[in-house]
Amino acid sequence: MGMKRLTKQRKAVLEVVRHARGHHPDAAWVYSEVRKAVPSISLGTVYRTLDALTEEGYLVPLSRPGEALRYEANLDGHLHMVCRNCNEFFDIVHPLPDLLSGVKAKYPEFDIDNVQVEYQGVCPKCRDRLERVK
Amino acid sequence: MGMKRLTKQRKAVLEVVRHARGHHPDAAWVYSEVRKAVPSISLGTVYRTLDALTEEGYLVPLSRPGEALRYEANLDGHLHMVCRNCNEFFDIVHPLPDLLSGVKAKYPEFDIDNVQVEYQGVCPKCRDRLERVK
DNA sequence: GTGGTTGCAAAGGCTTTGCAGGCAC
DNA sequence: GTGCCTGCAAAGCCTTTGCAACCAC
Repeated sequence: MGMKRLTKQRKAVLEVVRHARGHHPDAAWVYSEVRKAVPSISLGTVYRTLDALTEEGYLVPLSRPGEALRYEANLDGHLHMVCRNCNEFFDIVHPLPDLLSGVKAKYPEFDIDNVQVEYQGVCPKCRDRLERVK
Repeated sequence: MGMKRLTKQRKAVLEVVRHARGHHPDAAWVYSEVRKAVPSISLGTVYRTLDALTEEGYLVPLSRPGEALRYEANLDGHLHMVCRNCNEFFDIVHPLPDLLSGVKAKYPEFDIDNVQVEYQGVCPKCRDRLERVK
Protein backbone atom coordinates (compact mmCIF):
# COMPACT_ATOMS: atom_id res chain seq x y z
CA MET A 1 0.00 0.00 0.00
CA GLY A 2 1.38 3.37 -1.01
CA MET A 3 0.99 6.79 0.47
CA LYS A 4 -2.43 8.37 0.86
CA ARG A 5 -3.26 11.15 -1.55
CA LEU A 6 -5.11 14.26 -0.61
CA THR A 7 -7.73 14.44 -3.31
CA LYS A 8 -10.47 17.04 -3.35
CA GLN A 9 -12.97 14.26 -2.69
CA ARG A 10 -11.22 13.15 0.46
CA LYS A 11 -10.81 16.72 1.70
CA ALA A 12 -14.47 17.48 1.01
CA VAL A 13 -15.75 14.38 2.83
CA LEU A 14 -13.69 15.08 5.93
CA GLU A 15 -14.80 18.70 5.82
CA VAL A 16 -18.46 17.71 5.66
CA VAL A 17 -18.27 15.33 8.59
CA ARG A 18 -16.26 17.79 10.64
CA HIS A 19 -18.82 20.51 10.12
CA ALA A 20 -21.64 18.14 11.02
CA ARG A 21 -20.90 18.29 14.74
CA GLY A 22 -23.77 16.90 16.68
CA HIS A 23 -25.31 15.50 13.53
CA HIS A 24 -23.66 12.05 13.38
CA PRO A 25 -24.35 11.63 9.66
CA ASP A 26 -24.53 8.45 7.63
CA ALA A 27 -23.03 7.88 4.19
CA ALA A 28 -26.17 9.01 2.34
CA TRP A 29 -26.25 12.34 4.18
CA VAL A 30 -22.54 12.92 3.62
CA TYR A 31 -23.06 12.12 -0.05
CA SER A 32 -25.86 14.65 -0.48
CA GLU A 33 -23.88 17.30 1.39
CA VAL A 34 -20.54 16.74 -0.27
CA ARG A 35 -22.11 16.95 -3.71
CA LYS A 36 -22.65 20.65 -3.07
CA ALA A 37 -18.87 21.06 -3.10
CA VAL A 38 -17.94 18.22 -5.47
CA PRO A 39 -20.99 17.50 -7.64
CA SER A 40 -19.33 14.68 -9.55
CA ILE A 41 -18.49 12.59 -6.48
CA SER A 42 -19.97 9.12 -6.36
CA LEU A 43 -21.59 7.34 -3.46
CA GLY A 44 -18.99 4.59 -3.75
CA THR A 45 -16.23 7.11 -3.19
CA VAL A 46 -18.02 8.45 -0.16
CA TYR A 47 -18.15 4.96 1.32
CA ARG A 48 -14.51 4.30 0.47
CA THR A 49 -13.44 7.62 1.92
CA LEU A 50 -15.40 7.22 5.13
CA ASP A 51 -13.80 3.82 5.52
CA ALA A 52 -10.33 5.22 4.93
CA LEU A 53 -10.81 8.15 7.30
CA THR A 54 -12.04 5.75 9.96
CA GLU A 55 -9.05 3.50 9.39
CA GLU A 56 -6.77 6.51 9.78
CA GLY A 57 -8.46 7.50 13.00
CA TYR A 58 -10.12 10.71 11.83
CA LEU A 59 -13.63 9.32 12.19
CA VAL A 60 -15.44 7.06 14.58
CA PRO A 61 -18.26 4.81 13.36
CA LEU A 62 -21.50 4.63 15.35
CA SER A 63 -23.64 1.58 14.80
CA ARG A 64 -27.23 0.95 15.80
CA PRO A 65 -29.37 -2.13 15.16
CA GLY A 66 -31.10 -1.91 11.82
CA GLU A 67 -29.66 1.50 10.96
CA ALA A 68 -27.08 2.67 8.48
CA LEU A 69 -23.64 3.28 9.91
CA ARG A 70 -23.10 6.80 11.18
CA TYR A 71 -19.86 8.69 11.63
CA GLU A 72 -18.55 11.31 13.95
CA ALA A 73 -15.55 13.53 13.33
CA ASN A 74 -14.01 13.53 16.76
CA LEU A 75 -15.06 12.82 20.26
CA ASP A 76 -12.92 14.87 22.58
CA GLY A 77 -14.15 13.18 25.69
CA HIS A 78 -17.86 13.39 25.07
CA LEU A 79 -20.40 10.62 25.43
CA HIS A 80 -23.59 9.72 23.66
CA MET A 81 -27.20 9.45 24.57
CA VAL A 82 -29.31 7.47 22.14
CA CYS A 83 -33.04 7.91 21.80
CA ARG A 84 -34.67 4.51 21.68
CA ASN A 85 -37.55 5.98 19.73
CA CYS A 86 -35.93 7.97 16.90
CA ASN A 87 -32.47 6.36 17.20
CA GLU A 88 -30.84 9.77 17.15
CA PHE A 89 -27.49 10.31 18.86
CA PHE A 90 -27.05 13.24 21.22
CA ASP A 91 -23.75 14.41 22.65
CA ILE A 92 -23.35 14.34 26.39
CA VAL A 93 -20.57 16.10 28.26
CA HIS A 94 -20.00 14.66 31.68
CA PRO A 95 -16.94 13.50 33.59
CA LEU A 96 -16.64 9.76 34.13
CA PRO A 97 -14.94 7.90 36.93
CA ASP A 98 -12.13 5.52 36.06
CA LEU A 99 -13.83 2.45 34.64
CA LEU A 100 -10.74 0.93 33.09
CA SER A 101 -8.20 -0.01 35.72
CA GLY A 102 -10.42 -2.30 37.76
CA VAL A 103 -11.49 -4.34 34.76
CA LYS A 104 -8.01 -4.42 33.25
CA ALA A 105 -6.65 -5.86 36.49
CA LYS A 106 -9.42 -8.44 36.64
CA TYR A 107 -9.09 -9.52 33.01
CA PRO A 108 -5.36 -9.32 32.26
CA GLU A 109 -5.66 -11.78 29.37
CA PHE A 110 -7.52 -9.11 27.38
CA ASP A 111 -5.62 -6.08 26.15
CA ILE A 112 -8.35 -3.66 27.12
CA ASP A 113 -7.59 -0.09 26.16
CA ASN A 114 -10.91 1.68 25.89
CA VAL A 115 -14.36 1.95 27.44
CA GLN A 116 -17.38 3.24 25.64
CA VAL A 117 -20.32 4.51 27.62
CA GLU A 118 -23.68 5.07 26.00
CA TYR A 119 -26.78 6.40 27.68
CA GLN A 120 -30.18 5.29 26.50
CA GLY A 121 -33.60 6.79 26.89
CA VAL A 122 -36.06 9.07 25.14
CA CYS A 123 -35.16 12.48 23.71
CA PRO A 124 -37.30 15.57 24.43
CA LYS A 125 -38.90 15.64 20.99
CA CYS A 126 -39.97 12.01 21.13
CA ARG A 127 -41.09 12.30 24.75
CA ASP A 128 -43.44 15.11 23.80
CA ARG A 129 -44.80 13.17 20.89
CA LEU A 130 -45.30 10.01 22.94
CA GLU A 131 -46.91 12.09 25.69
CA ARG A 132 -49.44 13.45 23.24
CA VAL A 133 -50.39 9.98 22.08
CA LYS A 134 -50.83 8.62 25.56
CA MET B 1 -52.27 -6.62 17.24
CA GLY B 2 -53.59 -9.73 18.91
CA MET B 3 -52.11 -12.06 21.46
CA LYS B 4 -48.75 -13.75 20.88
CA ARG B 5 -48.87 -17.43 20.14
CA LEU B 6 -46.40 -19.92 21.47
CA THR B 7 -45.50 -21.82 18.34
CA LYS B 8 -42.83 -24.48 18.28
CA GLN B 9 -40.75 -22.16 16.10
CA ARG B 10 -40.82 -19.38 18.66
CA LYS B 11 -40.04 -21.75 21.51
CA ALA B 12 -37.16 -23.30 19.57
CA VAL B 13 -35.57 -19.95 18.69
CA LEU B 14 -35.68 -18.69 22.25
CA GLU B 15 -34.30 -22.01 23.44
CA VAL B 16 -31.38 -21.82 21.03
CA VAL B 17 -30.39 -18.28 21.99
CA ARG B 18 -30.74 -19.06 25.67
CA HIS B 19 -28.45 -22.05 25.39
CA ALA B 20 -25.91 -20.01 23.45
CA ARG B 21 -24.66 -18.17 26.53
CA GLY B 22 -21.44 -16.42 25.78
CA HIS B 23 -21.89 -17.05 22.07
CA HIS B 24 -23.83 -13.92 21.05
CA PRO B 25 -25.19 -15.53 17.87
CA ASP B 26 -26.48 -13.85 14.74
CA ALA B 27 -29.58 -14.86 12.77
CA ALA B 28 -27.67 -17.21 10.47
CA TRP B 29 -26.22 -19.14 13.40
CA VAL B 30 -29.59 -19.35 15.14
CA TYR B 31 -31.09 -20.58 11.88
CA SER B 32 -28.58 -23.38 11.46
CA GLU B 33 -28.95 -24.41 15.10
CA VAL B 34 -32.71 -24.25 15.30
CA ARG B 35 -33.06 -26.38 12.19
CA LYS B 36 -31.77 -29.29 14.25
CA ALA B 37 -34.97 -29.08 16.30
CA VAL B 38 -37.35 -27.71 13.67
CA PRO B 39 -35.93 -28.65 10.25
CA SER B 40 -38.69 -26.92 8.32
CA ILE B 41 -38.17 -23.49 9.85
CA SER B 42 -37.34 -20.69 7.45
CA LEU B 43 -34.74 -17.98 7.80
CA GLY B 44 -37.49 -15.39 7.52
CA THR B 45 -39.21 -16.83 10.54
CA VAL B 46 -35.97 -16.73 12.47
CA TYR B 47 -35.60 -13.03 11.70
CA ARG B 48 -39.22 -12.32 12.57
CA THR B 49 -38.96 -14.28 15.79
CA LEU B 50 -35.71 -12.65 16.89
CA ASP B 51 -37.36 -9.29 16.26
CA ALA B 52 -40.43 -10.25 18.26
CA LEU B 53 -38.45 -11.64 21.17
CA THR B 54 -36.39 -8.46 21.24
CA GLU B 55 -39.53 -6.37 21.20
CA GLU B 56 -40.87 -8.38 24.11
CA GLY B 57 -37.66 -7.89 26.05
CA TYR B 58 -36.41 -11.47 26.01
CA LEU B 59 -33.43 -10.66 23.83
CA VAL B 60 -30.99 -7.82 23.49
CA PRO B 61 -29.50 -6.94 20.10
CA LEU B 62 -25.76 -6.30 19.81
CA SER B 63 -24.64 -4.30 16.83
CA ARG B 64 -21.16 -3.79 15.44
CA PRO B 65 -20.10 -1.79 12.37
CA GLY B 66 -20.24 -3.91 9.24
CA GLU B 67 -21.39 -7.01 11.07
CA ALA B 68 -24.65 -8.89 11.18
CA LEU B 69 -26.81 -8.18 14.21
CA ARG B 70 -26.15 -10.47 17.14
CA TYR B 71 -28.44 -11.37 20.02
CA GLU B 72 -28.05 -12.25 23.64
CA ALA B 73 -30.62 -14.00 25.80
CA ASN B 74 -30.25 -12.03 28.98
CA LEU B 75 -27.68 -9.86 30.59
CA ASP B 76 -28.09 -10.13 34.32
CA GLY B 77 -25.74 -7.33 35.06
CA HIS B 78 -22.83 -8.37 32.92
CA LEU B 79 -20.87 -6.20 30.53
CA HIS B 80 -19.15 -6.79 27.24
CA MET B 81 -15.64 -6.64 25.97
CA VAL B 82 -15.32 -6.46 22.20
CA CYS B 83 -12.22 -7.55 20.32
CA ARG B 84 -11.38 -4.95 17.71
CA ASN B 85 -9.67 -7.61 15.65
CA CYS B 86 -12.16 -10.49 15.45
CA ASN B 87 -15.22 -8.45 16.55
CA GLU B 88 -16.14 -11.14 19.05
CA PHE B 89 -18.08 -10.26 22.19
CA PHE B 90 -16.88 -11.51 25.56
CA ASP B 91 -18.83 -11.33 28.78
CA ILE B 92 -17.33 -9.32 31.62
CA VAL B 93 -18.55 -9.47 35.19
CA HIS B 94 -17.56 -6.45 37.19
CA PRO B 95 -19.41 -4.04 39.47
CA LEU B 96 -19.97 -0.57 38.13
CA PRO B 97 -20.31 2.69 39.99
CA ASP B 98 -23.50 4.70 39.58
CA LEU B 99 -23.18 6.36 36.18
CA LEU B 100 -26.82 7.30 35.85
CA SER B 101 -27.81 9.80 38.50
CA GLY B 102 -25.24 12.46 37.68
CA VAL B 103 -26.10 12.53 33.99
CA LYS B 104 -29.83 12.35 34.63
CA ALA B 105 -29.61 15.39 36.86
CA LYS B 106 -27.53 17.27 34.29
CA TYR B 107 -29.79 16.42 31.35
CA PRO B 108 -33.32 16.41 32.76
CA GLU B 109 -34.82 17.01 29.31
CA PHE B 110 -33.84 13.47 28.36
CA ASP B 111 -35.63 10.54 29.92
CA ILE B 112 -32.45 8.59 30.49
CA ASP B 113 -33.07 5.16 31.98
CA ASN B 114 -30.09 3.03 31.03
CA VAL B 115 -26.34 3.07 30.56
CA GLN B 116 -24.45 0.63 28.44
CA VAL B 117 -20.76 0.12 29.04
CA GLU B 118 -18.59 -1.65 26.51
CA TYR B 119 -14.92 -2.40 26.86
CA GLN B 120 -12.75 -2.54 23.78
CA GLY B 121 -9.40 -4.12 23.11
CA VAL B 122 -7.84 -7.31 21.79
CA CYS B 123 -8.81 -10.80 22.92
CA PRO B 124 -6.17 -13.38 23.95
CA LYS B 125 -6.47 -15.39 20.75
CA CYS B 126 -6.01 -12.39 18.50
CA ARG B 127 -3.23 -10.98 20.66
CA ASP B 128 -1.27 -14.22 20.24
CA ARG B 129 -1.82 -14.22 16.51
CA LEU B 130 -0.84 -10.57 16.13
CA GLU B 131 2.20 -11.20 18.33
CA ARG B 132 3.36 -13.96 16.03
CA VAL B 133 3.11 -11.74 12.97
CA LYS B 134 5.03 -8.88 14.51
C1' DG C 1 5.20 8.75 -15.61
C1' DT C 2 3.27 5.82 -11.81
C1' DG C 3 0.15 4.05 -8.94
C1' DG C 4 -3.27 5.40 -5.75
C1' DT C 5 -8.08 7.23 -6.56
C1' DT C 6 -12.36 7.99 -8.81
C1' DG C 7 -17.04 7.24 -11.23
C1' DC C 8 -19.95 3.97 -12.74
C1' DA C 9 -22.63 0.18 -12.30
C1' DA C 10 -23.08 -4.39 -10.94
C1' DA C 11 -22.91 -7.46 -7.22
C1' DG C 12 -22.98 -8.78 -2.35
C1' DG C 13 -24.73 -9.54 2.31
C1' DC C 14 -28.10 -8.97 5.63
C1' DT C 15 -32.81 -8.24 6.57
C1' DT C 16 -37.61 -7.34 5.48
C1' DT C 17 -41.94 -8.34 3.32
C1' DG C 18 -46.22 -10.00 0.43
C1' DC C 19 -48.86 -13.78 0.06
C1' DA C 20 -51.33 -18.13 0.50
C1' DG C 21 -51.61 -21.99 3.44
C1' DG C 22 -51.28 -23.69 8.21
C1' DC C 23 -51.92 -23.99 13.02
C1' DA C 24 -52.54 -22.30 18.02
C1' DC C 25 -56.17 -20.78 20.55
C1' DG D 1 -63.61 -21.10 13.21
C1' DT D 2 -60.49 -16.98 13.57
C1' DG D 3 -56.60 -14.58 12.71
C1' DC D 4 -51.80 -14.87 14.03
C1' DC D 5 -47.85 -17.34 12.30
C1' DT D 6 -45.21 -19.80 8.88
C1' DG D 7 -42.56 -21.03 4.55
C1' DC D 8 -41.25 -19.40 0.35
C1' DA D 9 -39.30 -16.33 -2.59
C1' DA D 10 -38.84 -11.78 -4.13
C1' DA D 11 -37.55 -7.36 -2.92
C1' DG D 12 -35.14 -3.76 -0.15
C1' DC D 13 -31.49 -1.42 1.82
C1' DC D 14 -26.90 -0.51 2.84
C1' DT D 15 -22.37 -1.35 1.45
C1' DT D 16 -18.65 -3.29 -1.28
C1' DT D 17 -16.16 -4.12 -5.52
C1' DG D 18 -14.24 -4.71 -10.52
C1' DC D 19 -12.69 -1.97 -14.02
C1' DA D 20 -11.04 1.63 -17.05
C1' DA D 21 -10.14 6.48 -16.92
C1' DC D 22 -8.09 9.99 -14.11
C1' DC D 23 -5.04 12.84 -11.47
C1' DA D 24 -1.96 13.79 -7.27
C1' DC D 25 2.66 13.26 -6.50
